[in-house]
Amino acid sequence: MTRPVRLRIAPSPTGAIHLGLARTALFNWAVARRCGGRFVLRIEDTDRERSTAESEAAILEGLSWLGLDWDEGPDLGGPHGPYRQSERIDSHREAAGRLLEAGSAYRCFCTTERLAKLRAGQDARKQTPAYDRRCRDLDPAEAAVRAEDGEPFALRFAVPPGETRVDDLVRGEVVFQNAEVDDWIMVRRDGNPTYNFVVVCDDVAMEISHVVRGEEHLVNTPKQVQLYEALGSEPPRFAHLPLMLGRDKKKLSKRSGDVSLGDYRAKGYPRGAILNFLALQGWALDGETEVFSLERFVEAFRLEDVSKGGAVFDPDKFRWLAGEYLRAEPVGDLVRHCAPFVAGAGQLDPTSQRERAEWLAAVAAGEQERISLYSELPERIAYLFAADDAVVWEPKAEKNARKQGGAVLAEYLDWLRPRLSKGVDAAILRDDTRAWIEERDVGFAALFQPLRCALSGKAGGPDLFDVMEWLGAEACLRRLASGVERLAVVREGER
RNA sequence: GGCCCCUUCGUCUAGUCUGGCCUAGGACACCAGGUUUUCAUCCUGGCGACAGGGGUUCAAAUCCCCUAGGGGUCACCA
Repeated sequence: MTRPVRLRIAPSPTGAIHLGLARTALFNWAVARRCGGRFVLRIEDTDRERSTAESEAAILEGLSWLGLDWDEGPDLGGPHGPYRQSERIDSHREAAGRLLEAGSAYRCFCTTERLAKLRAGQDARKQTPAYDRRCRDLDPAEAAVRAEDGEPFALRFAVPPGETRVDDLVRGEVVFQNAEVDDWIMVRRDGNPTYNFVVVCDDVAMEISHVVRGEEHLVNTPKQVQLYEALGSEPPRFAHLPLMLGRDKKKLSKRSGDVSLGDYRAKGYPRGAILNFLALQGWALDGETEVFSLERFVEAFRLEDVSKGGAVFDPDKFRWLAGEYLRAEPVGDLVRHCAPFVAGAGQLDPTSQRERAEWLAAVAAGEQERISLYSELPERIAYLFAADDAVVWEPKAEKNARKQGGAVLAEYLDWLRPRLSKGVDAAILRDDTRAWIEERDVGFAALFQPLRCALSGKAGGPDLFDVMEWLGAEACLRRLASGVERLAVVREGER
């Protein structure tokens, strides 16, 4: 029996978007899009203490930014609303009542103290902690009376005997002995339902056909499958994704470094690179192609092809991929993406960026192959904005320059001065300088290393004549003059 | 500890279902060359893995069993 393909992402609004959540969202979204199904966003805010509206807003914003658009959600509405779990409490109560009626659930009057004691005893005997089912055999009528009288109770699921099979799209069939499953709590004594209960209620109500989530949920699955059966609903297809791991091979967490989507956005990782990298965590296109578009991913993605083993997060590869995307961008896009960082560094405010758009585009294009993240541009081009006497000479650049000495640079400056009276034309200057070097037979390095150091303080960078054009004649001459001076002075340590 | 999952280069992975084309492929990182005015990009090459042990078979990374290791999970959190 086939039913409409419907997938969902169900984040709890208790913090920033974790990379794991982003990948889960991506995989769910991809299946929905590939199959022409629907992608649903549901906010799992049953933990009233930790859930915040800001976090919810941030999650919607983050997913939109990634381009993982949903068809139904708290902001859009839809035929299966509401899409905020806290607003579905009535339907949860109704389901709980039905289960109680049917005998699939029972009232548990055990006090927290008794449970704690029970647990302590089990711990002492090195047994697996589990509820001893004391209230399971209470007469329902009697239990109803006690409840009526105001005695507090929680609602537990009565786990049936036998075994539960989970047919997982990634892992194949996994069998659990029901005897190993605890009579878990569905509704707390304060009346609030728990995760394992509501997630199933809502997935049933929203007609979710595929549940794709992290492997940490695999052990919850038998409970949920049993609940589907008690509710008289067909369970969805499950797919448990391999965990994303930190260097320590443990579940990726804040301890492992930057794990939130926002961290990487803030560092200027291109959107496409983030999606591409996430797709590579547990999946490969053809084993050869590493860089591919979202469209290509959707076209090729199949849950059956997801690998089973955990994936250790590799920041180096992520950064490399970011560079691939950044370098492939048209300059216009590059400038647009770098703009906030350029403004943030106090180099050019938005107005100036508009006024000097052409100049900025040339500069950005000049550095494109040297940066991997948008945030790296400002540092690379800081020398263009620095006061002439505030250009910092990097150690390596100065070392190179000093090795060549300042004599050639001094001669070049004299030759150059009259030629810059009408400004800098990179193309002409480049040819003329080459001729000058050949004529004098001094070698490229003898001029270029001191020259680059004097102009930018850097050991590497874009074409020097482009740099001169960006800097302008005045600044060039001033920097060369002070460079000659500085190179003439032998430093203490070098004597 | 119980239960469950997993195990191919340091890392991400292809190959495993449907044994032979695998003297195990690609990528990141690393190393060495080349191109370049420099740095970077780019190009070429190198390093480097089937966790171990038993079977089955003419043939096993691929099938079966055992062992070891890693991870997840054991809440009136989600």
